Amino acid sequence: LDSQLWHACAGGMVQMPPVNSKIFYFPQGHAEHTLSHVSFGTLPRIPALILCRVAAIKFMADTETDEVYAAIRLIPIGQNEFDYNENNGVMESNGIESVEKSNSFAKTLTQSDANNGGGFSVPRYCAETIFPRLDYTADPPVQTVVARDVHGEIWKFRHIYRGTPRRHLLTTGWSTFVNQKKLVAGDSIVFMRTENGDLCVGIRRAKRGSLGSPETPTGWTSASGN
Amino acid sequence: LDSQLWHACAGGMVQMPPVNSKIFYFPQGHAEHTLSHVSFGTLPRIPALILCRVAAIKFMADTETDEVYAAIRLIPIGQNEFDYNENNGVMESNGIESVEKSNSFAKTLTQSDANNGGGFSVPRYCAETIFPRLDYTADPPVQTVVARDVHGEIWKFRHIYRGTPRRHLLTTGWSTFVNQKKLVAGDSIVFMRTENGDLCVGIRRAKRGSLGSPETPTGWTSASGN
DNA sequence: TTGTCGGCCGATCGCCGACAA
DNA sequence: TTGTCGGCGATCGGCCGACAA
Repeated sequence: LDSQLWHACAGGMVQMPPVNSKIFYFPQGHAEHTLSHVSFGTLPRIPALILCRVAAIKFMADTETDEVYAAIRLIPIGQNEFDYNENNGVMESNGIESVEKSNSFAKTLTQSDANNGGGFSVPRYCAETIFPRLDYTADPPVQTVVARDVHGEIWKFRHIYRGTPRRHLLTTGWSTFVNQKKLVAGDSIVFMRTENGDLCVGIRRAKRGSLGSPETPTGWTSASGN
Repeated sequence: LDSQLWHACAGGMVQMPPVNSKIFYFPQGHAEHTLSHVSFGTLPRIPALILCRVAAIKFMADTETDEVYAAIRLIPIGQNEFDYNENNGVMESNGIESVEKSNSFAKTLTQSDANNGGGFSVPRYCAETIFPRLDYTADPPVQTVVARDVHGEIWKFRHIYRGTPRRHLLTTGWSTFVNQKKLVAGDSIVFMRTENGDLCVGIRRAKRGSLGSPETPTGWTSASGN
């Protein structure tokens, strides 16, 4: 999976450390992010944070939901003691590789976008900076937009500029996409154009109800939440 | 799963030994019926047939395909030697519990039945002996037939007697059933009425292409096939 | 600029009897 | 008796501009 598209789908809040950088691994935090219950109760005492080296990162996308995630291989270093004050190469936030300034745009689907009643309202900025240039001399201006998703699958959308006042819309092809991807209002869609001009499409699902509900206890005495 | 409905779906060719009866278990035959390759090569020599007692039988149906199967618990008896001539209680074919004479009917779906174009032609025998009695004084005679499938799920069909010449048909509700169960022409449908008058519906899928194709070798030197 | 609505047109679904095997 | 077909009416999907936030 292309790292640019991965970052576009993950969003700007998600930053990944470079390979070979040093990071702290938080076993408790990791456990809390799994929805299943993980108990450390019977295991020998585990340190709250473990200094590691990032050995490899694989950018992945769930086969069914298209949701992106990363497989990060960590190798523990420095057996247990080290000086917190001395900066011995541990990642600082300002050291994190900034998200590449790629040409991408995300929109949260409105009720009208997700309704099977038809199409998708394309924000002007997205249509003008991400989509292929439209021939406005035609009446109406219309083209077929082709985009590749995280699996490499091709999707085609009819892109038209019409209505009074004029606005950009995706019509034919859109409802098929919504149904196949099982999108609902509140989910987001991401359009991105790569350096060589190809268009990509990704999705970002809204947090569902079960998440954010009562936390599953981990068996740890935790001061702060996530 | 009700044993009557199970037998109706399995068909008359399938006979099950009673619990506590003695049977021969054929490891090779069992292996050949699994579609995956099973190799006995590295294992110690396994006898071709093993005398067993039937400890329990569970009548099951696949959650997705509705196809019926049985889980049979076998306990080996008589360490290895016994007299083939002396009938020491081993099942004979005439000893197999005969299929209960239940009120069931099976029909293989025609192209017209499976087409999304509409309904299902109910053979007269099925409509008159399995379905609830229809009020022929109405014009047209019509009723709603309610049937329970192997999972206990309820299905409703509009049963009408119409056309020239008159025939029994299932209309409304039928295409939903076909789509949900993913039925195609060649699959069979089974209707059965229980002793207390309830109606049940099961399906029997046609052999798909992959089955019956070149056999998967088992590593045994087998004289006869299945 | 863009979210929602009602109108409307065409495609599909599915119920029907006619016919023939 | 029942499988297949063409007809046709109802429903639904989906494209449209109007309008207002």
